[in-house]
Amino acid sequence: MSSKETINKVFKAVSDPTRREVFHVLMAASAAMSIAQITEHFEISRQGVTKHIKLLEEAGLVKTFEKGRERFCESNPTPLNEIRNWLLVYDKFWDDKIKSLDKFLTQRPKK
Amino acid sequence: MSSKETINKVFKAVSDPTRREVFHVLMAASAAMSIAQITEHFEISRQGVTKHIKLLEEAGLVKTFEKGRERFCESNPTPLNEIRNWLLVYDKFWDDKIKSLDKFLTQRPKK
DNA sequence: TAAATTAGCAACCATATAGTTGCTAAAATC
DNA sequence: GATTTTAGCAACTATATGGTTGCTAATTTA
Repeated sequence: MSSKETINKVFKAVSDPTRREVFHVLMAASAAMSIAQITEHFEISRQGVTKHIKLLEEAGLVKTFEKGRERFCESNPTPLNEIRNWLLVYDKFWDDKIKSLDKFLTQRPKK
Repeated sequence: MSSKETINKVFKAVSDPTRREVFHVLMAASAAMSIAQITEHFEISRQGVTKHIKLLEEAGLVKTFEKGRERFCESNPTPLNEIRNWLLVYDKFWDDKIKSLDKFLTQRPKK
């Protein structure tokens, strides 16, 4: 599940400002929203929104279901953990550097 | 400093897998690396690497300095905080949903 | 001083991206 | 049953992206 492809898709999904805003609108919404409802929040066309939804969906950040002629979209923040984990690696690097500095300082002969 | 432009650049810098790897190599390095040294780690041309460095630099994730005919690159993880802060917003959303669920459950008349 | 190394600049290429418009199909409403 | 609404599909456009090659300039090294 958490493959190299997945993380690429999540980063890609989130790299576009409009797409981040679409995601935000869905996160802030109290219920699932149709494509038309989402489009109301933006200046771009419905087709434009649909394309963004598709990319977000591929990253797993949005789930959709059909109901009659409408398609409803819900946000799913779980894949953001891919990004969190990616960041963690660099926290670790940071810690290691602090530690090795600390080691260096404490093991230095006193005076 | 922490403008809308900045966060766009950081997300963009980090959205490409090769660029994430360049950043990673620099983070893992114990000293600053020249363009040629970085290129050794990749299958792409020096010019390709230079382009990636430029984007990383614009995002502030890489700092460079010249020394003779060489240019040295160092990673700077600080702008990653832009991403951390962006993620925090959705932790908050998450918390709020848990809280309102909790509120709903505890305020429900007992039996 | 001549040769080799390091890197910048510019032009180019193929593909991806963000967006559009036009048309069609299926539900919902009148 | 006719009309409106909602959305998908396809084609198109402009620009950005990731990559290349060729050439030039500057610094090192021999």
